Amino acid sequence: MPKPRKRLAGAAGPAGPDNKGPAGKRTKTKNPAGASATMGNSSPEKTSASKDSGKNLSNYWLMKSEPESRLEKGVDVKFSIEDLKAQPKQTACWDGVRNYQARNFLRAMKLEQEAFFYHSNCKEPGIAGLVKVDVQFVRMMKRYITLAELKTHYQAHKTTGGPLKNMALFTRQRLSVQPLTPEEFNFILSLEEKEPS
DNA sequence: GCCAACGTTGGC
DNA sequence: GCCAACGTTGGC
Repeated sequence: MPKPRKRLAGAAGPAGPDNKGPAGKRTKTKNPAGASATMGNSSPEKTSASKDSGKNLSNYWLMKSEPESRLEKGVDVKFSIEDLKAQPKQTACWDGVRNYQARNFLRAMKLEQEAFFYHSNCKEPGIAGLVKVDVQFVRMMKRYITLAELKTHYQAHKTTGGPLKNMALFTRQRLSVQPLTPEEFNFILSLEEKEPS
């Protein structure tokens, strides 16, 4: 549960030193071994282009946020896609992500890239809409794509070799900001047109 | 609300 | 640098 901090007043800048917020306890970070080590791994290392010309890690992402109220150190972490829509410019800074890997992914995101906005830790978890990366609202999904439905496909794909066979939502359970392959992204978009299965 | 999974911390 | 204790995430 990364939480977006709604401070927007003109502050376009990507989250400055703002971590005292809700998520805040991060005083000691030592680390890194894992952090940088993991970065490159999920992508087939484009040998040449590792600069940001664009084809770094991934062009598609999934970001989790909690749509239901929950207090964490006295602060409500609720931030649904409706809350995002209600922001000025329908845009919010995304900070409060503590996990190293998730933070690295966040840094790797480029402005115009698209991400699914996923509702977690709630009655009916699932993908609610599309955003692009600052994070700005793009549109609602044509229908809510539930975790249960995604899981059904994931399980089938594990045996058939379908597009969701390695989806991070299931294989990297607690990662709140995660990359999607184009195949995963497109497959999930295609579900919008179908009956919920 | 429960609790499994898993990341993080810190003693040794 | 191992690993047990602890804290967090997030489905159910």
